[in-house]
Amino acid sequence: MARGVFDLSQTSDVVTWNVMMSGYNRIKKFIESIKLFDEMERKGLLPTSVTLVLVLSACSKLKDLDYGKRVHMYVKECRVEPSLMLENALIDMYAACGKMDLALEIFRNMKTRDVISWTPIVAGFTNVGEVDLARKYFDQMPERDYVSWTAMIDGYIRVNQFKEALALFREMQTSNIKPDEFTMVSVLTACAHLGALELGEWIKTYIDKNKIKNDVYVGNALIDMYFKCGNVEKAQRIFKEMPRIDKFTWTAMILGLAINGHGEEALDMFSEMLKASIAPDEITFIGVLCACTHTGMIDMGRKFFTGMASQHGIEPNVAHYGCLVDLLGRAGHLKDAHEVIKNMPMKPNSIVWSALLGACRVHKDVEMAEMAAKQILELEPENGAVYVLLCNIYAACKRWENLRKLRQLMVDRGIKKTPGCSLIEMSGIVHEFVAGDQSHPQSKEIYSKLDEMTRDLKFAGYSPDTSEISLDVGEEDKETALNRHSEKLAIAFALFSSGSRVTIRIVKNLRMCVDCHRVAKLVSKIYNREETLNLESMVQSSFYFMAGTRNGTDNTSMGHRMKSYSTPHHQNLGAKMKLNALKTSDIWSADLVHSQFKPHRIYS
DNA sequence: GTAGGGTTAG
Repeated sequence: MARGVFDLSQTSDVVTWNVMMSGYNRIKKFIESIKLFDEMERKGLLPTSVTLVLVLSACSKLKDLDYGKRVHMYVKECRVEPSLMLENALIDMYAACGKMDLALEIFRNMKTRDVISWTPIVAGFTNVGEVDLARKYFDQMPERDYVSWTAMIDGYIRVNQFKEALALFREMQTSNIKPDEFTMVSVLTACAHLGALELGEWIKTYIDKNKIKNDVYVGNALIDMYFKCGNVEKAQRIFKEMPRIDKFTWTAMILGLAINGHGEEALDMFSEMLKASIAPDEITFIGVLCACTHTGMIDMGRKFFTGMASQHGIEPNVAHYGCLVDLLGRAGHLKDAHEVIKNMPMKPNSIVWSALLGACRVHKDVEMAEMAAKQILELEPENGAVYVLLCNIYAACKRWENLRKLRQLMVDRGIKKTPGCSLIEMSGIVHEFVAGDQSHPQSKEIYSKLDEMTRDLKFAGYSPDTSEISLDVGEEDKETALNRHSEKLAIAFALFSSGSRVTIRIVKNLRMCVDCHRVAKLVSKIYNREETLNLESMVQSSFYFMAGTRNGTDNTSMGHRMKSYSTPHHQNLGAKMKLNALKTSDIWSADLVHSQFKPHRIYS
């Protein structure tokens, strides 16, 4: 390369400079490209349209708006013929820098547009969080290729609309557009968040069968997907088989092991990462702290926290403080956790306070809970979850008067609670339940299975833990309310509709209640004893959200498997959700490329 | 010699 630069200084052949710049872009040395452009200007060399496209591409990647504008000025002043390619490059540059108004100005004034003019507009809007606008342009596109589809799918993922992302992937399949490795990464990410293991496995097969480039990004996404779906073994297998790994791979491994309750293995991974001379980043430390929290290693966690800055030169950010609060709080060190918040160098955000509030709930500290809740509501007055959590704590501590007042306050302020819902993938169809749900066509069977389950549980010594039911009513009514929780409906549904050796995997949007957690544990236990033959394997790996409890840590570590993600409000489910009924086996049936989906209803 | 999309937490 040095030789190339030397030669360049001798030549005034612009094409040679272009080749050089293109080479820098390809190896992602965008700053070098810009330097070359500077040098050309100094030498008075006249850049061609290609030169400008290349330097704009570099500006776009670097999000260097100022330099991009300078190049744009140059285009205007020197009256370079605005080719389609050059205009596309300008759109891309402005869109990448978040200047959608400027991007659109060029877009609207174009005489002809191709698919590359549209895609940066779509991607640009998703980058600034305007996913609906992005979709508007996406729908208007006269033609779409795999890049445009992937950009839109990825847009949904950025705003946590994973089900919409999968629905769009399904549409892409039916539109005969072949996905590539970029698409696969996006879809796997959505699977990870939804706990959709079946679809994730299908994607893995698809990649293998269609010879899609299995690069390090794909490997990392697979690892993440398997871990988030609770399948530790398969995640580890992918890790072992990857020919090339990077710091994201290590981070995914550390975090994945941590959230599945393998805290010590996670820390072993961290040591190996350091041994391999891969520098950890701030996210890696999230995983490390998470591992300590899940395994109850308080002192270890503190040590890593202080070591971040002193040994690795990474200043803890607000998220790390959140982890530290979580670590101390879960272990019952509420005062220490509070001290951490009081002394942290930046303003605590609602997540930090929520960690403390969650700990107050576990350890039933009403006063501190009230204080934490107040702090959160100052930051986020619309945070309905806080009210609910505080209600739970009042109920658990039998503070009925406080509870009554708080409920009134919720009504007065028009607080809407996010409905808790449980999601379960069964034969490739995603079923969704809310508390007391009777809309499922097999509702009758579900409730009778639920009764049967409760009988079995009681026989095994279970008594419902009604402490978190925030109704000031008789115990019997509380039990009924408990019994209708969405996760129990999902469990009952899973028990009668899946084969005996099938793992039950449930994803929730909110933190699970204490009682449901106990029921989940007991169900696997008693069905294990009574039906060893049929249910053994299910019990071994079932209720993946309980993986953390298998290692001896108890319910303090749960809630972590309950991945929070945004669920569309139930009122809007209808049309959107219908697309979400991905029937994996149907996709599978054809040659794994373009097959038709049967329409399925989603029950909300 | 030429443009667009990708991974990690709470």
